Amino acid sequence: MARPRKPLLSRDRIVGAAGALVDSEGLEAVSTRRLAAELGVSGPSLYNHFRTKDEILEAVADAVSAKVDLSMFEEGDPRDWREALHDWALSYRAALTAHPHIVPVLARGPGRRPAGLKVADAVFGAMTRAGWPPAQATHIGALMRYFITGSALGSFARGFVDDRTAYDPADYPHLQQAHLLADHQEKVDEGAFGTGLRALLDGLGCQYEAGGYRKA
Amino acid sequence: MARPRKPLLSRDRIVGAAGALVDSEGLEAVSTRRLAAELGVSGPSLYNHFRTKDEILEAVADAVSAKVDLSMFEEGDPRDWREALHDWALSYRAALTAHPHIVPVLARGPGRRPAGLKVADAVFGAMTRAGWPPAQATHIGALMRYFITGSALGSFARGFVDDRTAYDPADYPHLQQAHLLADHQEKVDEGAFGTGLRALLDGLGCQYEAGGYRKA
DNA sequence: ACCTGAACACCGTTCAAGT
DNA sequence: ACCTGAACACCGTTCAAGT
Repeated sequence: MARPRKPLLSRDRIVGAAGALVDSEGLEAVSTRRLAAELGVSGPSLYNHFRTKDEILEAVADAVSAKVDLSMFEEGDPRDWREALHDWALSYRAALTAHPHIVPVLARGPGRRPAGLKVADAVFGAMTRAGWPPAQATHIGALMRYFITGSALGSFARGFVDDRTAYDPADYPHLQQAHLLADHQEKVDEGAFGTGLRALLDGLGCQYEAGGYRKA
Repeated sequence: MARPRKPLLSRDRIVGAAGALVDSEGLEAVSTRRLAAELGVSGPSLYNHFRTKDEILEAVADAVSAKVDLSMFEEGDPRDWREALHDWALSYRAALTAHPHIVPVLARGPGRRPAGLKVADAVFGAMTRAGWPPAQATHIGALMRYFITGSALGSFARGFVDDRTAYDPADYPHLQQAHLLADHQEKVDEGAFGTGLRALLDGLGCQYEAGGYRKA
């Protein structure tokens, strides 16, 4: 075939196919050969559009970050910082749980991914505008990311095996219901996320008032 | 060589070498061939002691979990649940940051790893004894894990590239100091962890009191 | 510029063969 | 029981060759 008159591939087509493959079969299913086959092309062709396989996965991750709602952090938005953080966290978590297999890539940090940086920028900007000192605003961006990516990465409930015999009462006296966790996984993880988010925001509220911070 | 009179390998030796390799060169450096070479043995030999490479990594992860201090959750310990949770979180985080490369494996959940299950058991037992209803105790175990593994996995500061030109002021007006984050990485991550942990515990304290819970 | 097949240096795992 | 080498079916990436 050699070079076609119209390019067979584009960065967007590659990212789209890679994302679909990640979603349907997981990160380990993505090999350059497999992905190329999915696109009707031979393996090395991908290297005309991306320098490495990792760059492709970074682009898939960034596409997920781009879906996070940031409107609550805009200058004119009426929500106060607590409410904005709350709504953003829900949107962020929803984006991640819709594409759980790419979360390990996202959890590495924003790196050079534009949408990842946009998120960090929006949070930091909104927190400083709300009166938080820069160091505290940085901490808030970090700790919210810890909590959100941590919750999306290690679904707590899915982390327990669905097998009664794994939990010997002599060894784990308090885990005798653990094998049931996998069943109502979603409810447990959502409940824990909600409880944690509320605690986090309540606690930050205390620190905000104790510090005497207020809107500039 | 064939079968030696004294076994060349043992599960412990394999786990030790794998852990050392993970710590020094990262997860991707661990291949069965490379690990076997490190042990002076041929690749397939490992399969006499572990069923898969993943089982070896699970064992490495469990060795790290085993280092987490759980004494604060023992029945006789004088610490109240808030203080116990606090001290445990610090010990957990210290164990993870000492072996950052294995965290992605740990973050998948306890699975069948004995030390991982011991941790979950201890937290759940202590929270129910403190008066939390079972569902809430489960949530607390989950959300603490989200926060702790999230913080160890995606070092926030290391997540930003150390390159001024990556942060165009037009795109990211609030990230003009971001390239400095990598420098005082440890301080930022520790600060954010401390801020988040305090907020989490303060917030949980509010919920505890609002719920009217108390020690059985 | 953009695709191809061949090639390089790897993988995890299985298995028959050795003692 | 516990090690070996050979083999299978894969990897990511490079590169010369084609148009």
